Amino acid sequence: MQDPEGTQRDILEVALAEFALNGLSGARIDEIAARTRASKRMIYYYFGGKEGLYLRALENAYLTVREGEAALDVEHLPPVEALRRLVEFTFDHHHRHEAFIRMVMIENIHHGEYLDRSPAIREQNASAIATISRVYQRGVDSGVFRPGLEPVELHWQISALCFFNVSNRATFSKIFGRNFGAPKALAALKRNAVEMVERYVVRSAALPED
Amino acid sequence: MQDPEGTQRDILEVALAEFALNGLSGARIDEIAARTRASKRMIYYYFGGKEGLYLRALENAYLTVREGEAALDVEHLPPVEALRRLVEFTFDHHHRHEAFIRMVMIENIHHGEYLDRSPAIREQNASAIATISRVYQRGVDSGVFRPGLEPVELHWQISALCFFNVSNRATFSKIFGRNFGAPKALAALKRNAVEMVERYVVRSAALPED
DNA sequence: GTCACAATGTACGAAATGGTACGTTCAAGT
DNA sequence: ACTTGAACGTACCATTTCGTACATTGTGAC
Repeated sequence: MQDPEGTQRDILEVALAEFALNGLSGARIDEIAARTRASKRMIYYYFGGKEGLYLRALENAYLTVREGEAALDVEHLPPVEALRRLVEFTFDHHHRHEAFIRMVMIENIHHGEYLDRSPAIREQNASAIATISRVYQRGVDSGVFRPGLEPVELHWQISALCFFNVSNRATFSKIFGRNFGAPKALAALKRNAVEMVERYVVRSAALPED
Repeated sequence: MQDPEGTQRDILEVALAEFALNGLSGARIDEIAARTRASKRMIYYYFGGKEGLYLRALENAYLTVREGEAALDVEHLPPVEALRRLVEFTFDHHHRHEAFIRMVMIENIHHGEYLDRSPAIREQNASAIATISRVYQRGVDSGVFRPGLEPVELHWQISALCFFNVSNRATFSKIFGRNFGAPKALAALKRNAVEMVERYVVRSAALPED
């Protein structure tokens, strides 16, 4: 029985895992083909070649993750709560999508040249900024957030704190002889990230005493 | 004229550049050999093979960067100033050593398995923590820093803010259509990082109004 | 039913690439 | 000067790995 869409999905899934694990040059087409229900022939049939497959896997990873992010709704929460929720969610979300994180790492190793070739990816990224912008604006309006901060830069900081966590866990853990992936350590890092962002954004006058 | 040490240094330098650019599997031994004053034969003579060379290049990158860090002296500064200086330095240092950052990224892609094989690297990393520990302790003692924070976790946060900056510049810039590597953007991100750490560590009562 | 075309399987080719065999030169010790 | 072992050059090999040629099967339109 033939099933074009199913075959493509199957290939893409396997490809994502393989590329995320080994990188573009480290991944093996034959290996991907072997793990697939389909054959190597099909990879070339549908995706043209290794780079085409990588690009599609990358696009797919971005799409999936962005979709997940869109599910978050913080509009109904008061600003401080909303911000906290946003950071917590980002932290957990990154943690849940390790393959995506690794794809982004790999893509950065390649200086983002494949991202360049994909208009699809660049389009749907304004929404992340839009969310944080609204939360921030509400906080400033209500007087709990200090004014003058750039939403994009805020997004950057949050991303940094959450991304690093997944991306550099291996080396960090080995160097300091401590497993930063353990549930307890993870919880601490999450708390820290939330607190850090909060203290950065909330007016010092509105901060809790310590 | 023969020059064993020189040859090895030469090879290592080229290898670092090549590995940092293309990753372990992406790097080409022939390419490295071609860029070297030596020949491919020498690579195998001195380093055993591709993995051996990668490991040595990684070790070397860590060594160089840690040496540079050791040059920083913040003991004579008051705590808040010292902390600021530490973050600023880390930020700049990471920025100056992009090849090192990329090696760490690559090593994380490999789950730190080569770092594992190198006792040399793990040894000299306690010093970074020692420095920040002393600064933090002084700050707590003098009453400007809030107590109860973990130096290792603090180091983690600082690293995250500074590392991400170099590691994810490419994708971030392309997605938001803005060059985060430009001097102005860089200065802003640095200021943000410093401020973020400061507000995280300094007691809220001692924070400037905003 | 059969025609046209999409979907798939198999086997193979060609180049890239890590690694080595073999031979040569240089420098230091005696 | 001669010996010995380290330092180095050249050419080559074996394998891996991306990619393709060729053949075949399924399927919807008429």
